[in-house]
Amino acid sequence: MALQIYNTLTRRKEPFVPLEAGKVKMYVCGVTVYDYCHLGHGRTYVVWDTVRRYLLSRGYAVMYVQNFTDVDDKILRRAQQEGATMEAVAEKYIAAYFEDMDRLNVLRADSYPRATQTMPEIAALIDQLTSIGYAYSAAGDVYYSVRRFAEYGKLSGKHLAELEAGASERLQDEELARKQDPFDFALWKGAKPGESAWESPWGAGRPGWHIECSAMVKKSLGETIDIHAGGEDLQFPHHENEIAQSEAVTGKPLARYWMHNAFLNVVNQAGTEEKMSKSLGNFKTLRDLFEDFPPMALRLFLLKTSYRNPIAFSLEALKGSEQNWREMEEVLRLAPWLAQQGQSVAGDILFDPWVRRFNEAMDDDFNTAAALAELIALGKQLAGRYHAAIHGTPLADPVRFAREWCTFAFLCDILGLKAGEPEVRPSALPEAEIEAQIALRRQARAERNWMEADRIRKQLLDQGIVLIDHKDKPTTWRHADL
RNA sequence: GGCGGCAUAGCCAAGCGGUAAGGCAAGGGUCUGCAAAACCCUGAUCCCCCAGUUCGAAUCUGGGUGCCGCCUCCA
Repeated sequence: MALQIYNTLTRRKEPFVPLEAGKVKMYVCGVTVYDYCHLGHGRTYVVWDTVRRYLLSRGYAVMYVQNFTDVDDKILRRAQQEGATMEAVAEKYIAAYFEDMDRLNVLRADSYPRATQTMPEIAALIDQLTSIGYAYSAAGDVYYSVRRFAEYGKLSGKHLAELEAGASERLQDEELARKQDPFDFALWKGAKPGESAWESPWGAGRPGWHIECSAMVKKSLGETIDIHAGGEDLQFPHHENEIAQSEAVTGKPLARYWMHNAFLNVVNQAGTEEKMSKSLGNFKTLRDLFEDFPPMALRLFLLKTSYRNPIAFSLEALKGSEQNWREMEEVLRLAPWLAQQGQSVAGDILFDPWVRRFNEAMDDDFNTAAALAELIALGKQLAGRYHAAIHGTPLADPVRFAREWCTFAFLCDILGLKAGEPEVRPSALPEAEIEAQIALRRQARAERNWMEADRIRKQLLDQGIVLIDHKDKPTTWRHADL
């Protein structure tokens, strides 16, 4: 079975066929940089990063572009609050974005276009839309004439006639007076006094939100791309408007596959779920979470649910993922031990059955939850055999173990799960010293001096050395963080 | 009001017509001087409710109920 992708446009899973064989052009709507990212943002970018990684693993050359919206009302407001320029605010949160996403092991995009760096292309697009009659200017603003685009609503399944009722409630906007139709949206907003502004044929101002993506996609990837992705909230109006803008000009589909990830929800005090968002004030920033959880435990948590299902955030669930991750990381860190056993840690991987089952799960619209079940099972098996080995039962088939380990590491990498450096490598005691302490403790135990024996054990533990007693052989030890 | 989605054990979650994966937590056990670690065992007679289709449904249809998202900035 080949890769199937759920396409929002058709509301079906479809076989994935890229425009050009072997190549994938992928565009993901990025963040508006006015604040730190929370776990919900983390979910989005971990999901699309994983999609990208999987496509890469299947041999596609993936061009991955993700924008930063660095011109926006919220950034403007934040700049005023902080007494900074809009540019400074944007720079600050772009840097923070990279820090956070690096820790989640999200690969860097091939390019990160920004609105401020795409002004000529944005202006050109608006100009084209105006000249073909899909846009009109009004008092310094430029609006898109939604009713001109016959297919408007095809992505979100919304119909203008039905939207009208809701729109009537927010009519008291001066902007509305300038619109020929309440559903028209701004392509260009005339600047108010004191705002950052760019010159344009329509006067000083800044682009509307939707137009930047149309311009960036076209500039960086072309008129039709393979995958256009983002959070499900962007489906309407953002992506709908992108389609209207781009397709009106090119007459070609903007994207072949539209993909949207579901939200991360939080259980509120009333006991019901609501999305994690800044406006609701119920968010956990990634950097706060990193204080309490390994980043990879968060990544694992985010991938344990398939991307189109909502995640209910809870500490309990997160701790469960942390447990899973601890074991997986222990296994991933086995490379030195394997080398010590004389086994290759860069050897062949086993395609059957692990990779096959993993791929089957991922081929089904990137079902990371099912894929992870395989991976966790494999990890558990390896951990079990490793534990038996260090407890005295030698590996039955070291070569096979090594190959399965390589398989495990390979699959973890596809999901972007990476073992960190052991955090606390306590002042490594010389082995001779450890052995001496063990000998002292053995003596104490022989004398049934349990207090002394326990004291020595505790003392070694404080230095990061864990003792493992055995029934019929001498006590062994290992590093606590392994 | 319109559109879309979800409802599976204490928690998370897969399942897409053939008789309930997996994980976390919990309980019991083995081992131990005691620990730690590890290992073993135990779990839904049932998948929100009610009808229906079918030899057979958690999976399909219809009707309920509950919850979520979008329709306004939002990942």
